Amino acid sequence: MKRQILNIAVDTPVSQVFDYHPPLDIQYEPKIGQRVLVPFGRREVVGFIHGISEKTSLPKKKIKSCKTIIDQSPLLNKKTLDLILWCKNYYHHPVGKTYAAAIPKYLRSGKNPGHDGNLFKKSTKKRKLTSHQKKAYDECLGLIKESIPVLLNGVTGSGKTEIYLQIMEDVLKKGQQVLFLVPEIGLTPQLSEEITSRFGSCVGIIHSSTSEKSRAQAWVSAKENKVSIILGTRSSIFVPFHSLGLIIIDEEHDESYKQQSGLMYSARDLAVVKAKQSGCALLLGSATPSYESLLNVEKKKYNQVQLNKKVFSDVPPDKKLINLNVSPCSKGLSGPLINAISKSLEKGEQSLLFINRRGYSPVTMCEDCGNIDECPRCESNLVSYKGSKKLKCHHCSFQTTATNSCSSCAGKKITVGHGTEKIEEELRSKFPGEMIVRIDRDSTRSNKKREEVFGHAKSGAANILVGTQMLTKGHDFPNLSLVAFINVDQGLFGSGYRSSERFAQQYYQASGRCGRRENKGLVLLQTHNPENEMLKSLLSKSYGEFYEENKLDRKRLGWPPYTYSVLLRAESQDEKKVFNFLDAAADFIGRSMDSGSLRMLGPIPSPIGKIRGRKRGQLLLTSRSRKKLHAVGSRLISFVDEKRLGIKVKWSIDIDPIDHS
DNA sequence: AGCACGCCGACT
DNA sequence: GTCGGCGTGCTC
Repeated sequence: MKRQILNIAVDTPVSQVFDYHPPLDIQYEPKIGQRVLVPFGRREVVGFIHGISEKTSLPKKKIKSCKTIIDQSPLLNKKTLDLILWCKNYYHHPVGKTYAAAIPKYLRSGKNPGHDGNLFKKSTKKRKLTSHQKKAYDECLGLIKESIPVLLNGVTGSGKTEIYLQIMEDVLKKGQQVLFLVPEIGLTPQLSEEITSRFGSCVGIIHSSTSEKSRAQAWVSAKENKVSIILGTRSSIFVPFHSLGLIIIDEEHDESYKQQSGLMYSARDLAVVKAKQSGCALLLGSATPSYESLLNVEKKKYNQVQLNKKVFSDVPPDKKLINLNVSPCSKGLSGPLINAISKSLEKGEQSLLFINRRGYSPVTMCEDCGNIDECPRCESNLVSYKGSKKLKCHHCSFQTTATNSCSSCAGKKITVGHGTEKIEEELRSKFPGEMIVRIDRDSTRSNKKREEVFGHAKSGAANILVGTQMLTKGHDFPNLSLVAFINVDQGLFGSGYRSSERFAQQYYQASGRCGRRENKGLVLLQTHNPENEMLKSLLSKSYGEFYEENKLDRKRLGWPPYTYSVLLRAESQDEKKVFNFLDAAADFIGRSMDSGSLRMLGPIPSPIGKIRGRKRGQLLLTSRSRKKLHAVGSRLISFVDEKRLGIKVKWSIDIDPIDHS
C-alpha cells in the first residue's frame, strides 16, 4: 500500500501547500487540523495538516516525512478550518500565512499551554430590563433563530449591554458557548468587569496585552468546552469552539475590527461567515451602525431591532452651531464655547471637548520664510509637542527637539493649527484652578496613566475633558452636560468618502453621552460652514435619518457599500519600482477585464506618498459585482506570482479596505 | 518569511 | 587573498 500524502500549510508567503509523508514512527493517526513538525529547507517548522490524499504531483524523491504529529486530537476543528479556508480564498492570502494570522504564536510554535484549573460559576446578578429593553430583548431572541444576523440598533444609553448579557445567559443555559467581540478591550474595562463578575471564571479573555500563553490557554479551553465565553478583540473570531451558539459584535461600526496589515480581514464580516458556517446566532450592536450594515438591513440580509429609548429618560440636549466666521477663535476656542464651559463649571458639571488631532499643533512654520518642518523620512509634516518640546512624525518613529528659530533663515517659528495639547493649554489659561484632563493616545500610553486619566474623568474630579475619538468610545461620564466639537469642518468634510459617516458616528456617540438625568445637556459645533445642509441635518436629525440622507451621495458617487473595492498597494525606496509594479498590474487588469463592470483608479501615489523613506503607490478597483472583483483579484495574484513582479517591491492587496488610502 | 548561495567591493 | 554586502531562488 502506498504511503499517505499530507498537504501541509507552512508559514511562508507562497500559495501552495507542501506534501509530506506521515512520520515513520507514527504517533497518531493523521487528521486534518493537526499540527505537525516538519523538516523545511534546512530548518524544522510547525505546519498544519491542510489536506490528506493518496497522490502527489511531485517526484517521490522530493517528498520528506513529517518528524512528528504534535496533536492527538486536531487543534483546529472543522469550523475553524472552514473559516481559515474561506479567509485564504476571499482575501487572496497565502495558505500558510492565513493559518499563521489566525492562530496564536504560542500554539504555532508547537507548545501546549496546559490548564489553569478552577472552573466554578459565579452567581449571576440579573438586572431588571425596562419595558423597552424587554421588548427589544424579546425581538432579538425571536429573530436570532432566523439564521440571519440581527442588528441591534440602539441609541447611546439604551442599555444594549444588559440585553447582550441576558441573551448570552439564555445561550449558556442551553449548554452552548458565546463569543463576545469588542473593538479594543482597553477601552471597555467596565464591560469585561461586568462579564467576569457575572459569569466568573468560565470566561476567557483575549486582547492585545494578554500574554501569549494565556491566549493559547483561552483557545484550548474554548475548544475543549472548558470555558463558556470568550471575550476578545478581532483575532478571537478564529478561536475553535466546542459548541458555539452565539456571536456578539459590540460597536459593530468600529473600524478596529478590520486588520490593517498582513491578512487584512474584517472580524465583523468574518463573524457573518462563521455564523452561517456553524449555524450559530449573530448579534451585531451599535448606536451608530455602519452604512454597510444598514444597507444589509435594507437588503433583508440582516434583521433589525431598534431601541430608541434611553434607560434613564432624559431631555435631549440643545444643539447649536458656533459660526467661526463671526466668532473668532483663540487657540481653537471661540467666545461662545468659553462661555458655555464657564456656565457648565458654575453648575458643577463636566464639559467634553472633542478634537481629532493629538499633539500641540500639526504644522510648525517659519514666520519669515514660510519654511515648514517636515519629517526627513516621510512626506508628512512634523507634529509639535509643547510639553516634551519635541517635533514628532506620526507615521514613523522620527522625533527631534523643537527649536524656536528656523533652521534655514533663523526666523521665528510659529505653530499653525491646533491639537489636543494646545486646546488643553488654552483651557488652563482660561480656567485656572480647574481640573483639566487630556485623553488621547499620548496621554494614555501606559496602563497606569490610562487608568489615572479615565479615573479622573469618570469620577467627575476632572471638570473639563479634552480628547480625540478615544473619548467617544464607550465611556460613560455621569456628570457630563456639555459636548463641543472643536473642528467640525475637518471631520465632516474631510477627504475620503467615509469622512461624513465617521464624523456622524463620533458626533452621535459623543453627544449621546451628555445630559443624563435632569440636567439638560448642550452640544456645540464650531464651524466655518454654518449654512451647510449636511451639517444642518446632523443637528436636526437622528443618526438613522442622517444616514438616509447621507447615503444618497455615497450611492450617487458609487462608493461602498454601493460598490465593492479592492486596493492594491506597493512600496519601495525606488519610486520607479513602485510604479513599474502598479503599471504592470493595471495593464494586466486593463487587458483582462470586461469593460464596464470594473472601475480602475490609478496607479496613483498614495495620499502619504512616502513613509520611512519608502515611496508608496496604489491602484484602486471598484465594482458592483463582488464576484467579478474577486475573479480579477485571483487572476492578478497569479499574474504577479508567475511573472515574479512582486520581488522588487513590497506589495499587498486589501479586500474591502475601510478607506481608499 | 528564513536561509543559503553567489558574485562584486574594500579591508588585514 | 577573504570578509561581507544584498540580489536571487527555493523550501515538499
